[in-house]
Amino acid sequence: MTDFLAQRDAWSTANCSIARALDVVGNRTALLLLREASFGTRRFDDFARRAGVSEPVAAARLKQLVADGLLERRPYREPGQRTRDEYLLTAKGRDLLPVLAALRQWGDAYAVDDTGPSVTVTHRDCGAAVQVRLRCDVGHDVPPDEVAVLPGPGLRKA
Amino acid sequence: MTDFLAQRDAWSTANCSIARALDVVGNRTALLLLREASFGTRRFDDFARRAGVSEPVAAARLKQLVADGLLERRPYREPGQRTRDEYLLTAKGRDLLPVLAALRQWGDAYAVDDTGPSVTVTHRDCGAAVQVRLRCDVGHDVPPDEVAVLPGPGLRKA
DNA sequence: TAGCTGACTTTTGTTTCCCTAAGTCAGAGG
DNA sequence: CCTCTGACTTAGGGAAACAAAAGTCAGCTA
Repeated sequence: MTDFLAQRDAWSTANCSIARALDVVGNRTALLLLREASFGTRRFDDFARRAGVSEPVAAARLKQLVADGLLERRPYREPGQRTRDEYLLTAKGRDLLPVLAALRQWGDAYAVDDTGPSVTVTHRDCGAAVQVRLRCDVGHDVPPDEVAVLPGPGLRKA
Repeated sequence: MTDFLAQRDAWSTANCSIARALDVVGNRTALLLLREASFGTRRFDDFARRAGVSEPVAAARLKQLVADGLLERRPYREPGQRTRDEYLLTAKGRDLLPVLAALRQWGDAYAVDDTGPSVTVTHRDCGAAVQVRLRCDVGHDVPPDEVAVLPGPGLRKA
């Protein structure tokens, strides 16, 4: 284990968490729908219009997000309306929000136009801006170049 | 501004940082190549083989990542070899690592098989596990349900 | 009971992504 | 000068993702 990364070819990525996560949210629409879910959207046509995708795609992706356990489909009823289904984030779906936050942070820094970002994200309790950070369990802030990659229990040999 | 999110239909996502970020890394291959870059891969055929993509796709995506400024192409020379080009992460590319870290964290929790994750990520200086966290500028840890979304300077009306 | 509306589905066609297989090409090594 | 190797490119094709337009359908509302 002298230099794990130098032996990159000795281990495979068959069980890679990143690749597995991308199997679920590796397409644009899934993440845009989750963005809208995090904004509080719950109804079908709102998802489609606000995420900017066509209805067939919205229907297919929402169905898959429910199947993957990121959204839960639940009947609800507004006063004077008939019963409908709404889509709500599950815990599993909420745990993807750091991915959205990281994408937003990068987009804020590198990909918005001159006017700046269209939304800002703050801490509800104190109003301060929210950032995505890497932190170790001891409590240190970890800059990207201080991360070490080590073999995990599920490592497969090439 | 009573309830910004309740008026979701009043603002558009034309300038959305998430959507813009997805224009750059919204495909599976780009993120897998960045994963390999973060593992230290620098040569063309290593990228293709380790990311598990075909050579034509690796060539096209690497070219685009260079054009987008996430990777830098630089000549280098190994002893006894001829001059070649290597691909190195730029600062702009390194700033995407939190996205990969967030995906890995989610995959570790929800998408690996029984044996556990294939790699673990630790703080080089202290050895403790690294986590992705949301934190406000005041210093609070921010759970996903305590984030507030507010209008930003670049907001466009619908 | 007739119509309306929200939530989809169906159809058709385009674009993007990715593959395999087979080139090309430049520059050391022999 | 010839060959080998690493780094691509070209050609051909399949699958997935997406869009627009036009249904379908269930259950209030009138």
